[in-house]
Amino acid sequence: MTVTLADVAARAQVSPATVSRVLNGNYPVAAATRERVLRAVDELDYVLNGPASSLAAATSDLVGILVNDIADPFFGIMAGAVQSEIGGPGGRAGGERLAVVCNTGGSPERELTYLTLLQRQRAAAVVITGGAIEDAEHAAALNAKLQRLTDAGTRVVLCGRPPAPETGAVALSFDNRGGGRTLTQHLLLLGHRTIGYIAGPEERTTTRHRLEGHRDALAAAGLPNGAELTLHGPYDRATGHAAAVDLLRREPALTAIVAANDTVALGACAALREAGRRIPDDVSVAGFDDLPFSVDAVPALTTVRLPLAEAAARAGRIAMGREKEPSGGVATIPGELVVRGSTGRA
Amino acid sequence: MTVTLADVAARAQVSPATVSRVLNGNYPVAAATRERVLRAVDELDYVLNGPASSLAAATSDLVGILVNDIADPFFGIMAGAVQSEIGGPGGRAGGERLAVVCNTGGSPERELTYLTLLQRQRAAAVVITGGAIEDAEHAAALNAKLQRLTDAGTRVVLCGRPPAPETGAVALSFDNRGGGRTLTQHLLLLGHRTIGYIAGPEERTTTRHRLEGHRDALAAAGLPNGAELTLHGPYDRATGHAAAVDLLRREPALTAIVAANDTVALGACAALREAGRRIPDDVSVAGFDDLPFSVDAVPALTTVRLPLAEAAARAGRIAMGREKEPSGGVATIPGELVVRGSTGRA
DNA sequence: CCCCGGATAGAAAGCGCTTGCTATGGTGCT
DNA sequence: AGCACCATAGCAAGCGCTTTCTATCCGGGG
Repeated sequence: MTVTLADVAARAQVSPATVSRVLNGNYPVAAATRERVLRAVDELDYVLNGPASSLAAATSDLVGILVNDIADPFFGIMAGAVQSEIGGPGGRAGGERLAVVCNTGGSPERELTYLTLLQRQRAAAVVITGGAIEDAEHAAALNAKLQRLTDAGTRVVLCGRPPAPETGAVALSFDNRGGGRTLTQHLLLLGHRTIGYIAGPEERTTTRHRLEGHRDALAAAGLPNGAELTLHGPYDRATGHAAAVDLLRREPALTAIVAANDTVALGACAALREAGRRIPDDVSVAGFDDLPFSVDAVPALTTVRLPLAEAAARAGRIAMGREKEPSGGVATIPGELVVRGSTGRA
Repeated sequence: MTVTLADVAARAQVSPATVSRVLNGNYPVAAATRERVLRAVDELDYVLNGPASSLAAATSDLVGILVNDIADPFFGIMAGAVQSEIGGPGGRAGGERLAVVCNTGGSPERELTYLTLLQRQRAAAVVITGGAIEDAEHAAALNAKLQRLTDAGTRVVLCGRPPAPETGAVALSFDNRGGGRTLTQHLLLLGHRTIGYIAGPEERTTTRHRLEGHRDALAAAGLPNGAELTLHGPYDRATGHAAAVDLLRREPALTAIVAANDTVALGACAALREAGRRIPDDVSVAGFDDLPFSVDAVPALTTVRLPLAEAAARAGRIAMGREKEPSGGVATIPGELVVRGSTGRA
């Protein structure tokens, strides 16, 4: 029915072994023979059987990319960058690899399940993006899984997530804490003293680090940590909108709002506008990440730029073994304060 | 080294066949035996070898999703919706499937290469999103490939792309032409007569259909087709910005701009603002797609909403055989005009 | 009391490919 | 000429799993 290696071999009058070697190109084959084989492949429209090949060779060309939400540009950008580096079609690298983008929805269970699925497929490498969940039990299970993956020869790179010590996984972390601190310092410098903070989902490292940075800055200025002006929620526009409304109710005198990320900040801006507050004249707003649409917001959003594409590309190269891993297997990538129109003097 | 089925069998004191049956659950196994097997699986931390399994069973649980640009929310939303339906971890369906999101970058070659890769993996199904390229040669090659995939039992669903007749692929198309017509009609109704049009990349069905809709509306109103006020470019903000600048130079008196999609529209808005034109007082702007950020733009964007998530979810269900395909294998999904603040009277 | 059939479990034959080892010619040296 | 050696090509043994066919054990009906 379907064409197999043996069919090609028969047609080219060589042994299956030779066909395999032509296709894999890792063994000397006379030019004339190669020619003949390739012609046969073409004539028969032969397509290699991936599973059979992976089974025999005990490796596969699948690379997993775990993201929290593929519909969120934050992850989309990273996924795209990883993929462009792993040498899929059109990538700059050699062999053709298939990127498997897995949407965990931020759920720890799915994260684990996907890793098992990738382990099952004997994935060549795995890149995990996004912050980790701060739950000891899950962390232990995850680390055990990472350990098993690296033991089995799968390269694991964490991108935008804290290191997982002793697991053999390389980590490229964003300096969320430093970014958060810088951002709030900027606001303090503008004279703001009553600052609302819309944090991300609880129990996530990213959320905690950004919030800690915020409080570091507050503390350094001798201000209270503003816990009563801190709200939590998912990284979406609705959260920003609802939280801003709430914040305004709790503290009508606030002059600035820091959001967990740009999407949330935009939601907050909408709520402020609806409440009749001008930005930044009445209330300053700041985001985080510098997603592509942030520069086009009105007013343009002050934020902390994270080099998502660069970091993810680097993660991809490390996963492919095309770039040496950072010393200690861990690197911290700084964010950069980008001041635009959404923040002004208090 | 690694644990195999045979190891589990030995430990559970049964044959490998029995273990396989317990794991696949498609053959009666006594409860006590199953128990014993599952315990052994657990104790040994056994993970099925995917390639071996796929080889023996001649099927795999991979599902391919082809997108033009994973960093673009338009595709991210569709990819996420498909994935949630194919029954990956957390999905509502049964067996665990791995979604493979492939980034073609809009390149025909990569599209073909990815399809070959998926064919190689014996993918269970493939969902292809985004418009097609209008090149006879490529179309022929693509159709041949689709044909081969469906012949091999891979279900193929096109989502947001015109049908590929005779290939066995199901198509869920967006009514881009109708949407484009409605949008321009709206502008005409507001009294606009000089309308700039920033179209998508040339040679793509989506671009052509939206543009045709625009011209349909113009023609119906007895107006010239405005070819000299039509510019082409990729679906990104830079295109919108540059094109708007250009349009303003060519025709300072224009009162409206229709953009190929919302991202482009936002870029155009930025350019207009920089040029000192107020929206919509001086110039009205309209987009297409109704991406999540469009409602938060200032002013909020008038656009044509495409039910991306719904359509993609349906495509996913059809790909999984959980929903019957539309009659004739083709369905057209309408867009919906959403009037917001960015358009007003001329 | 024996035979038949349902319910389980096992044996074994692949699935299509890779790769270590072996076989076979030529080549270049001595 | 004779021999050692490369360069190629083929053989054949798996890789770990699925699945068909067969074997076994039981209980019940004749």
